[in-house]
Amino acid sequence: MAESVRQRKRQAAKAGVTIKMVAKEAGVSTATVSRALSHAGSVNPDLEERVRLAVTALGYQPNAAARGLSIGSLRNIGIIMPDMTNPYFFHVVDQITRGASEDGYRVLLASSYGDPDRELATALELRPQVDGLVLLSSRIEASGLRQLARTDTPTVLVNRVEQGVDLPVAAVDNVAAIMQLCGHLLALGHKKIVYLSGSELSWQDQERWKGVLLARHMGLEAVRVQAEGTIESSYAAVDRALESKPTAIVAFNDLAAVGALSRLRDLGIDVPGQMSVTGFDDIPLARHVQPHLTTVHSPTQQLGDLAWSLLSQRLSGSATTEVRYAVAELVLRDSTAPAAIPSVSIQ
Amino acid sequence: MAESVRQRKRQAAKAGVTIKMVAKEAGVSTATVSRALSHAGSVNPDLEERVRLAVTALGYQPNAAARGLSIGSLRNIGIIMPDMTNPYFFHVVDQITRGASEDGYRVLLASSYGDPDRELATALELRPQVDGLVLLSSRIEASGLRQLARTDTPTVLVNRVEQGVDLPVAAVDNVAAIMQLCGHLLALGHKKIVYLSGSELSWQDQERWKGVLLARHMGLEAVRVQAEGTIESSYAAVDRALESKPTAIVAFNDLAAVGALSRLRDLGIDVPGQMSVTGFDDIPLARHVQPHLTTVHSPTQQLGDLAWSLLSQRLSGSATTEVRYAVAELVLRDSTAPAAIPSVSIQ
DNA sequence: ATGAAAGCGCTAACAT
DNA sequence: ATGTTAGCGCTTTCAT
Repeated sequence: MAESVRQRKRQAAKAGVTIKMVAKEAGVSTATVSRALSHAGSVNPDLEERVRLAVTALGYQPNAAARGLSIGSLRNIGIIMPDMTNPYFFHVVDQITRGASEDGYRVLLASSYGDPDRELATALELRPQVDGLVLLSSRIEASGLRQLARTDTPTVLVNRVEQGVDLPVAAVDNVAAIMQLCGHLLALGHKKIVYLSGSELSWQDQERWKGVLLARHMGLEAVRVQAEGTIESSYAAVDRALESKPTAIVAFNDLAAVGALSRLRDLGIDVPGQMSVTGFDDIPLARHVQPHLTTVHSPTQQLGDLAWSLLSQRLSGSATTEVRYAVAELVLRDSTAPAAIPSVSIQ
Repeated sequence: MAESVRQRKRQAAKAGVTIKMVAKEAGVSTATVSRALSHAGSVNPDLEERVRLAVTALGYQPNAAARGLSIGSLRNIGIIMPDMTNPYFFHVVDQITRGASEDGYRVLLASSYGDPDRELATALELRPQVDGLVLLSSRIEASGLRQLARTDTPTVLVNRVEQGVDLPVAAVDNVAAIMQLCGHLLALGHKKIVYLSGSELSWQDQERWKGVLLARHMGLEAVRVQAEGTIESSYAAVDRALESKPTAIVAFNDLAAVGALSRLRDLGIDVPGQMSVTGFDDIPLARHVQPHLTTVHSPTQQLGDLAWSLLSQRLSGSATTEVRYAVAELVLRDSTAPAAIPSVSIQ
């Protein structure tokens, strides 16, 4: 009994103003209301006005589900990110959202919390309610990506390029950027660095490490120390990094660099006097930490625009699978300097 | 012609596997498929298995729009935030999202870009496709809020309490927190401070300034200097702040404090030796800037949980309009110290 | 230019 | 326990 009452209530609550009521109020057919509202077909100015009046009088708002069912699209896109706490992603999300809403799409946001399987599951789940999907720094394994590529849901990758996966991507050239960074360090006389990594599941981490490895051919000795690309994990990893007595630390991203900076300060190690530190991303904060961070500018805005334009294309039927690169450039600031003669030790 | 072809294509593209096809494949009725899938009503284990098989064989995924139309809900909630670049908001969004997805809701995200009118418009637009709405640090004026309260869309406010508005809210007690902060400063001998503000449209800014004004009664001289609660705007506002020769700067939030710290450093003013600085929010970064920031811990996780539980309640029919406060507490770190004897000047 | 009506794919009575 | 069927609210032919 209480059950049935609640049920009836819910039903009632959601029974809003329908197009039928507007039609009646305006003394026209539902077809005319629909046409008047969507500016499709032509409708007599008089009637159009009457419809407008009825709409405002009744406070009519079209039912999204009904419209979606009828036209075969909810006009939503989904964005999946690995981590909701990194400002970098949000700048990209922000930019994609601007593009999407200009074109009349809403954004469904989900996080995979760094778990590849969960990410794939989320992508699959989201499919029925979105027209398109953008995956930020996806960690889904290649086979999963291929599976997604086979579905009819337009999907674009941001900062992940995978051989043999038929998906458009917007990315930054991590390898080239890191090599530039290493070149800069070499020029300053650094011979031994440690790469303070991000998550091993991250494509960007693999690429950046690849860049470091290539720089080895240029005479740079490099050790990889594992962290997670967060302030805290990097803070904690610094002590391990120091064990190999580097003169510079190349951090996976700016957040990692901030963590490293913080730990080095606590240890009384001067940056850049005794140790150089670099970041990646160039988040707004980078120029305001002390010392101002030498980093790579990864253009979130451009990346977001690229992602949206790629998705737009797909949405309108074109099936390009291009990889578009945004230009990342070195930003030299104060956290790098000539290598200290003897490397420091905390022991 | 090209038009009609495209049209037909679109139609075809979206025509996925329907429940009807599954029913046929499994040799049962659509009702049985529906029941088997939703675990409602009882269905013979054999048939259930056959349905499962058919579903995987065909790769069936229910059409969200059709389901939404039928049950009267798309099971989406909307979150509107003023600014996509402040990590603080995203921690709250993250937490709300966890709660929502546990209960089977997806999250539609939108930004008002700080514009109150746009925010109201967005809220209204979102209504037809969401079951509920949460407004983060809403800047909608009171009348607009009242308008939203009258609609049948459950709505909760985070960090905004407005007299006479019938909406549940989850908030932090800004006034009390700021007064504590001022008490701390007074105890350190500070007599003259400047409040480096956030946007005047922000309720939180008004509250925090209110707190500062109350502290005046405790003998604290305070001047308000306008900024926007961002690193850059606060960086730029510091010079104006110094004109009134304060011994401490109370910044609207941590980002503002970081901007202030950065400018002070550039000016060669030592913090906390010559100038104390405080923030608000306690974002992860706060403990890692130099000097470690004295701030107010505003518990994003608790706030997010509160918001979701408030919305859940509303979603399930209850109509409470409670204001739930999350506890904000002072975090004393290294950016505050006893007042410098003479106030500094940059001239 | 306008209206009548047939779906869109699903759920939930209602029968059986 | 299972099937039949009537909607849900909108768009879009198809007639007129």
